[in-house]
Amino acid sequence: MTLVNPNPILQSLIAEQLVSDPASARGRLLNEAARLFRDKGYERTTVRDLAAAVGIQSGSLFHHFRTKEEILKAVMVETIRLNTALMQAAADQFADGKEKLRALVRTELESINGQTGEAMAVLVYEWRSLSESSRAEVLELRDIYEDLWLSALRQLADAGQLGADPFITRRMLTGALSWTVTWYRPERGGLSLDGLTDQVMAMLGLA
Amino acid sequence: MTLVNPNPILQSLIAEQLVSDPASARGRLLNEAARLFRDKGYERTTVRDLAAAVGIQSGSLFHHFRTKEEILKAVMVETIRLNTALMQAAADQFADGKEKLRALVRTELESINGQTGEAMAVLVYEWRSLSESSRAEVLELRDIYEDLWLSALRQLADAGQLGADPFITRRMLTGALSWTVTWYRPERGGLSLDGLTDQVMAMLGLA
DNA sequence: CCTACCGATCGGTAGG
DNA sequence: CCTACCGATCGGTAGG
Repeated sequence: MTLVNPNPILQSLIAEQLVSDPASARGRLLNEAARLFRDKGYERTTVRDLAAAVGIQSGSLFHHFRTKEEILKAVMVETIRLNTALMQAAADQFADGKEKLRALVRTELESINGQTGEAMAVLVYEWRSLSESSRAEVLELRDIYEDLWLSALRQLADAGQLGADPFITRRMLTGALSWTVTWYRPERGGLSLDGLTDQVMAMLGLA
Repeated sequence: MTLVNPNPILQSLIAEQLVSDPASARGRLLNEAARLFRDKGYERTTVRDLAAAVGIQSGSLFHHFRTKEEILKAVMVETIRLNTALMQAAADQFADGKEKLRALVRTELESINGQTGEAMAVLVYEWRSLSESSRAEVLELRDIYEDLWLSALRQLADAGQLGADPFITRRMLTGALSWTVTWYRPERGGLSLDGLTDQVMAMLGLA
């Protein structure tokens, strides 16, 4: 099951200049940065690592970005823009609260572990590496993203289908889903993304 | 509700030399290190930060530890030893699976957010900062800790009370509970530790 | 536990 | 986008 084809969504975001074209120099750098930040962490990733990943010299990075932290911010901003659009599209496919939540869980799991986005985990784990001034900007975008979750969870709560408070449930899910990046290895066989989504829903008593 | 008084447990671990006396130079350093690693992260914490926190010069640190990473390892080892003992004591108070799980959740939440231990979050979030050779040692201790969880979760699963797979459920809980360190602020009023525990149980359909 | 210091590496710059 | 390089800071050491 693929709920949403990310490509047309990505294309329209690129057209609106909300997300960098992955084929552009900036886009390639941000994608490599996302991968490195996710795998090694922001602090452990050096500007020389970043430059090497796209095949340029470290000094040349600063033609595109003024600071290393600006790269982190750009990764976060573009990641959340893309994922908000993907989540919106996923949720819009369903009216039923349970199905809506399932679509959100599945889409976030895909963003955290998959190729598309690839940096949802960065957004969660590298928050404290972001400067105070950058945080405000990312927080605004994040609120829109979180509202998608909260409205689905509130819908379920109003229908008496949710065991715990919607806000708390979302926070628990943020931790639980992002943590999958440390252990979920679909390529080793075992649980598929749909199977993992089923487990999350079953855990919430929404199987 | 306080399930377990940690003091006698801590005292006996100190007596067995499994955990450093918090009054000793080593113990004070490890406690400060745990706090700094939790708040700023291992990479962002410098040996000068660590030294300043206990009021010595940075060079003097290396009289107690050969490397900075050895400090991280010691924090992790002692934290997991203490918390395994606390979790064991908490679980042993109950025979019923649901009550056992509740005691585990509550104790882990206290370790992550409270004063006792204070470094459970370090164990979760700084894993990749640990050297390959240190990991093996910590992993062995971690397996014992995880077995406490798995036996309680299996007990519930066998009784048909658990929605999802015990292993998956534990992994979800690891992420969900450790993530509370980023948002749970009991001192600002609102949810108590017991209230938060209730929410976790309710989320799992075990209210 | 301190003083004094090290080599390496870091993020970032200047000029082309 | 490269070459050449910087000041600052890092983890860690030597000798007392």
